[in-house]
Amino acid sequence: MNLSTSEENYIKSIYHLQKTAETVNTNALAKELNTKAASVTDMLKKLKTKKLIQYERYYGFKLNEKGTQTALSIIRRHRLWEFFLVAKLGFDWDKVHIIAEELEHVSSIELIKKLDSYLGNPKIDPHGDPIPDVNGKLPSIKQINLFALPLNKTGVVSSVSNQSTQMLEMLNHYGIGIGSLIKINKTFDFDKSLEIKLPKQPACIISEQVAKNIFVYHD
Amino acid sequence: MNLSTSEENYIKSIYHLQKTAETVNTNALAKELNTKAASVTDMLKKLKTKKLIQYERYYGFKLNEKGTQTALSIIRRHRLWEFFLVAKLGFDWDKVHIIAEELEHVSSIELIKKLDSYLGNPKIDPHGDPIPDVNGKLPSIKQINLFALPLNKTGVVSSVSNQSTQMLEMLNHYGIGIGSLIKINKTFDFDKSLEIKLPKQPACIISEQVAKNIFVYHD
DNA sequence: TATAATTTTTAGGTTTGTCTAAATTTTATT
DNA sequence: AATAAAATTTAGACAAACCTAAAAATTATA
Repeated sequence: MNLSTSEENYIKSIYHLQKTAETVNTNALAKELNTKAASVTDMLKKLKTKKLIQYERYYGFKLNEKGTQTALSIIRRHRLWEFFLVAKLGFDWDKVHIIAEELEHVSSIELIKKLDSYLGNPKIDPHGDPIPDVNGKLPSIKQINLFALPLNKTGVVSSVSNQSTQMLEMLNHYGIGIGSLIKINKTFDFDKSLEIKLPKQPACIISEQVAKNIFVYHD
Repeated sequence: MNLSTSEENYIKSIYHLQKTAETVNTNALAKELNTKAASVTDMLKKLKTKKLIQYERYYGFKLNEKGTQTALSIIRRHRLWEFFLVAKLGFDWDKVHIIAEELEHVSSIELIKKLDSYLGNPKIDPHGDPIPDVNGKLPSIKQINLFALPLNKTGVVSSVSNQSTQMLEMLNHYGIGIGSLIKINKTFDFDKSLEIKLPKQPACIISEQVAKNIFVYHD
């Protein structure tokens, strides 16, 4: 099925709105897409004829199976590109969303397949969101406190609860960012500090306080 | 200046047609873009009001300075993406054009800047075409026969004149492809064969016949 | 439950980029 | 130079995606 950029954006937005509401309404979608309710109605009719949504005049709508799979494949493309922009091109993770919004509409299947394996089949994007696999399945990944990561198990930094400048400056100093691979070498019972290790960097020690602000994914 | 995908495609096609003809005509452009002459005329009016072309009703048209710079920046994006697809994602060089046609319209300047430096500021794309720099200047690179490459000077494989399966199979065996770095260690006067060296590979010997089919860039 | 408020849809228009068919203009030919 | 051929442009339409304003349906409230 060949979809326009606009159709893809509608599908994606419906998917996101559905996460918090069983059925979506026209005004909410219009707001999400920075457009008007009338435009939404027009598009809903089109998406219905393309059998991507379930839609009853005046009674909300939702993605059907086909629509959901379509949404997941768009989200997959978006998140893989975000990962690429941060991991390979060195963008800050908070600057990549807009660019990925454009890249996600490039439709070659082969491209995404090769990009995925080039990036090492990542499971999590730079914002800490899971990347759907080729079959549209979301990986089930548990997010835990770095402090709770078992010794010598590798975790992927997913988020940082304290976003103060001081904290970010410190993380920057240690080379820790979203997506960083992190391992605990040793714990010190005396003050509960941790010796951690990141790839291509010397081991370093962080306090319990810092560790508790860092969240990681591990499987 | 923010241009639509369609406008960018027109600019790019005019640029390419101008390489072989001083002034371009409507039918040729229509053919190049797989569209109709009437559509071309419509777009020419628009490009004229945007001051990208010089255009006189019934008397052909051509890019002005602004239009030429615009074309070069689109071509720069296209060729950088082609380089990326081949060098990083492992696409065959003859499969990347269509995908790059889509990627080239993603407009972030920062993206192209970072992509360029990530790729190592390449000067030549996988088809052997020069990549315009940030200022729209085409690098001046001479393409010569591998047979004419001076001893111990490194050349970059730019094209292969004989595209037979047998030839490609042989090049593949030697690990020679578009973009390969190649150096001549020694020439044998007896049969004019050459001992060549590629990075990370043992030296090998190729015949005069093979060498004359390979073209390289060197500065 | 009747009426008010809200939500959604319809009706009719706009812009971009395309098209066909007809009308112009230029170029080629006799 | 007149006419035929070719190229180009105009005129008028169409589809996609958007808009405003008005109408219709649903939901909330007095």
